[in-house]
Amino acid sequence: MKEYLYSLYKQAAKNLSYLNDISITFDVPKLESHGDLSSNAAMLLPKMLKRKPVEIAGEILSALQIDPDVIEKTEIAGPGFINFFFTKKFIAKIIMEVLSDEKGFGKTQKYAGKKANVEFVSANPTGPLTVGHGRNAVFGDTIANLLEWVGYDVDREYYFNNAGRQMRVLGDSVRLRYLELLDQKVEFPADYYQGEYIKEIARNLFDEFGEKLFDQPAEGIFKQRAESEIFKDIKRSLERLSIIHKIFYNENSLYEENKIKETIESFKSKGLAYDKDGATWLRLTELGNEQDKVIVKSTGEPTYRLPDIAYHVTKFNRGYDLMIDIFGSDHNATYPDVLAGLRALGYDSEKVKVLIHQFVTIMDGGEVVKMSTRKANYITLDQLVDEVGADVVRYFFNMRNITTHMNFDLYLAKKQSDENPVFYLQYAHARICSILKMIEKENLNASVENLSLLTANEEVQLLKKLHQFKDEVLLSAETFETHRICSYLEELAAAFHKFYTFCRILGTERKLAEARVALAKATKAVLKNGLTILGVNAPERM
RNA sequence: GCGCCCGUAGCUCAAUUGGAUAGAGCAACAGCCUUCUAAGCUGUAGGUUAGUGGUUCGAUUCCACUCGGGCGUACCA
Repeated sequence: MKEYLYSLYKQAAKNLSYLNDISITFDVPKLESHGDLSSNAAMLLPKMLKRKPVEIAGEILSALQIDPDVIEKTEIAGPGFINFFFTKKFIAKIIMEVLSDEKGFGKTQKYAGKKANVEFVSANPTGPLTVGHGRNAVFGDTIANLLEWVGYDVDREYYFNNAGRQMRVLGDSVRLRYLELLDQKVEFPADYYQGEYIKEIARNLFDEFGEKLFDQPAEGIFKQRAESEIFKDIKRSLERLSIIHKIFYNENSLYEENKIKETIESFKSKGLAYDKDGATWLRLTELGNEQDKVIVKSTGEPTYRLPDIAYHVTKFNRGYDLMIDIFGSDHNATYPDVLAGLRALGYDSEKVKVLIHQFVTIMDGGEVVKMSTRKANYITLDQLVDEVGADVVRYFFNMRNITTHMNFDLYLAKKQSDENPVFYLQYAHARICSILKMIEKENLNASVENLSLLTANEEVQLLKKLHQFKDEVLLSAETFETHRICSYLEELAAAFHKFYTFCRILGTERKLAEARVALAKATKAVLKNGLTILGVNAPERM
């Protein structure tokens, strides 16, 4: 529908040059009585043209060469909206478009040829993924899906660091647990990793090596084994949610490939780094940030900022047109420094999009569950998937804007799992599958020969929803908002359920019945595509 | 103190990025299956969009301040 209007406006702009001075948009009005699409163009122009909006609207409208087979009615309404009412005949044609390419319907080529990198999860392998990581993981993977749907070639990437203090403590935690198994008296520090999984790793080492490791350092086999076992678990947890990273980028390789040094040298040669109190500082005040920050500590060890900058430089050098970083809100103070650093090195930081999601507050029966990986007080992502299933987890984390401070009540999630909106969508899909099986038995087919018979209100409403899918996908991808897809699918499913309640297939005249089957089939395809973007299954039966 | 995020129906959240009368799902109440999936549909009730100002044709959306909550504010990541 929008494409048609755009072409009309483009044509009209040849005579009305002021149409080129504003960005033309069409919105679906909230009220049906305001038409199928609405343009506010005339209200954007009064100042420039020094004329009344309603008058401008009239001029625009009369310049549009409208095909009465497509648009049956137009009006100028309210303060200057131009409203368009499409013919039912035109609206019904969407079915042909959907059925001609069921799996591809909704995809666009707008960003074809562009490369994107989505970096997400990126938790260091110090323990199992928690529910908090779940939001990051699901959102990141879904953003990657969305970008693919609008044409990007996407790499999913996981950045981690197995070199720092965190990992040393991890290795030593395992070592101490191992020594406990040898009946050694050990003081297990309170700020070490308390989780049961540490004991399991120690137990595995004991089973394999017996007492041979008693004088091994923490940084050797203890750390290595901890890292590899925990990473295995992390990958398995992600796979349960159908999340697979293509690239695991280890911070270590930045040192091995001399990227850290190169980055410092670049800053120094630009006069943006200086030494003070034995440390190296980055002149961030010169780059528009609040204060200078240390990039190399007096111990000679870089702070996270330096490798983060060097890491992003590698992304630029790897040729990405769009780089997405997904962080929890606890990292919100770090990225301005990194972006400023990149700008200083001559990179276009606009290509880096940092998406910050707020924390998930876990509740259990109304009580807040406080979480900490080190204290081993957390609910793991695995536990959550065990409790409610992968589909519910994926849907739940996708259905809310990432800016919301989301509450997740485990008690309610378990209790109300049947009433979760994801089942509403899956049910609609399963219901259609069942219809399609049924019509086979009745010797009916999906037919697009008589789509103009689809004129009942419930049919038209559903058809209009199908029209919106492509726009929703594009908008969701461009705004990096997955929850729009959920809202859209809930509306689509509702429109279908209404249609199916009022419009029967059996016992209806054959031509109409077959047109309705085609409508159901098209709806099924769009539901399936939407769920695919979200990474949620579309079951054939429930 | 300062920075980022948030505050919308009893609860969980939307609102086409500044649009017309703020919408869904739960929860509550009242209805709808002897034929196609009732995990569904129909209806009722529920609001000073935290508050006060401002910007303009028009504000839940933008700006300022106030109140309340989350996360940060390191030579931790």
